[in-house]
Amino acid sequence: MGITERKEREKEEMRKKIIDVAFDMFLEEGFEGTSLREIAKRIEYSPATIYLYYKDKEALFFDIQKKCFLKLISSYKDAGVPSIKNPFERLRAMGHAYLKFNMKNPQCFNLMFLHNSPMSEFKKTDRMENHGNGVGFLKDTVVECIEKKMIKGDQLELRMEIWGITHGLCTLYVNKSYEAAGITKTQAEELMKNAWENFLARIKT
Amino acid sequence: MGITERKEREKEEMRKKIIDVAFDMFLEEGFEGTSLREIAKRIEYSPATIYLYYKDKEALFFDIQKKCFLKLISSYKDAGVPSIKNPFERLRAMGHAYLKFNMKNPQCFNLMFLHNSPMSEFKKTDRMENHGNGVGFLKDTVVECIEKKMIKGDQLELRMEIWGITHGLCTLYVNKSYEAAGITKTQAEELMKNAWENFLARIKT
DNA sequence: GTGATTTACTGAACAGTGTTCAGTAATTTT
DNA sequence: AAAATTACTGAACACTGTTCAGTAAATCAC
Repeated sequence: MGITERKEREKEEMRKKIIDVAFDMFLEEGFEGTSLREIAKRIEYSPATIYLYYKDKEALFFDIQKKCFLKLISSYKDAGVPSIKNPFERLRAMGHAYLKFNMKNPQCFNLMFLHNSPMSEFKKTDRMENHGNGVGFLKDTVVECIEKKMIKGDQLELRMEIWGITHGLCTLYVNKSYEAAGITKTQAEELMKNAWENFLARIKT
Repeated sequence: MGITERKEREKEEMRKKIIDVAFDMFLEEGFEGTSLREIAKRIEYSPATIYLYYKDKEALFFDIQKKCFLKLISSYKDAGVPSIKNPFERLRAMGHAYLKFNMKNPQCFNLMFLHNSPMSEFKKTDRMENHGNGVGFLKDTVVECIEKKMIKGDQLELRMEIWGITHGLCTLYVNKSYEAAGITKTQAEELMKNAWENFLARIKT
């Protein structure tokens, strides 16, 4: 029977309607600044209706976070990162793509990383799921670089450094910490790219 | 007349009472998780009373943030950083002190950096005030290192890298991102120290 | 010492939040 | 046509930050 099919489709459409509005709002106003009542108003449904599709605000937010991660991943693909055969060049491209994406979408960065709720132990496994892919891909690339003797050092330490510096640069940028150093936005963007290049040049064998 | 003196003292005591309780709560529960009503209950005053001492929640939070920064600065002093004459050794010590402090006080880290409210443009200048000292001190140290040819590269780019990697490592640690890489807490702590040492060894001339 | 004034504080209210649940109206099944 | 399921909502609960009129105490002026 096509009825259950249609119902399923309608349910999915409703989910999409909620997500679309919620995505804009979370991005614009952050987690705490976004109210379910306002989301409900914009999709022209009662607030209670959202609870028929999402357990609570956190569950909805998780789907938005997921969307951000997908955007990030797709930006890697757009930059042609996965198809780069040379692992060192792939690493370079990964770093630049990461910097570029977060400079272009600072709000996404905030949603993905700057919201750690105090509770919900179970959520961690979910968040790891979101992180997981990127982590594995970086690991593989670094390991391949070491195997081909393109960089040298401990695999874990290098990953920590690479992740640390790229993520750290993004954090500084998104927090506008460069302002405290009397640096303009455009300068900061150029600096970030150079910083990553310098770092690469130094770890290269 | 000693009355105004005493009044001033009492006012200061009240402020301290509020801050002490608020500090614990903000640290434990974060900004959004902390309610002024609960703070009021703990100091045994009405919620409205807090507004006689602080304009709003943000203003109170700012003082708490300040306290965190002071703790951080004092940890630098405890580590004897300012008295290290060799600028490269000072840089090394600064990095380790920064890592150590944030590993020991992850909640402080969250309060200091992971809370940027969407509004309050004016607050930025205040936050810069909080940041200011650390920024200048790092700059001086890096410049001195370059002058004495202990490290080489562009001053701004190096500062960005240094700040980026140390801050980035802390961010990863505090967010427990290492869990996504299947690494334990103790391992991560060791890794962070090593990562910083490796970085230093590479920028050294 | 007494009355006026300033100070310190509070109870109650306002507008907002996330969340729950009984109840309703429409749709689908029997 | 009646019964059962589904989709949805209005109203309520318990919270939040914040404001403000009102009160009681401390201080000041005489």
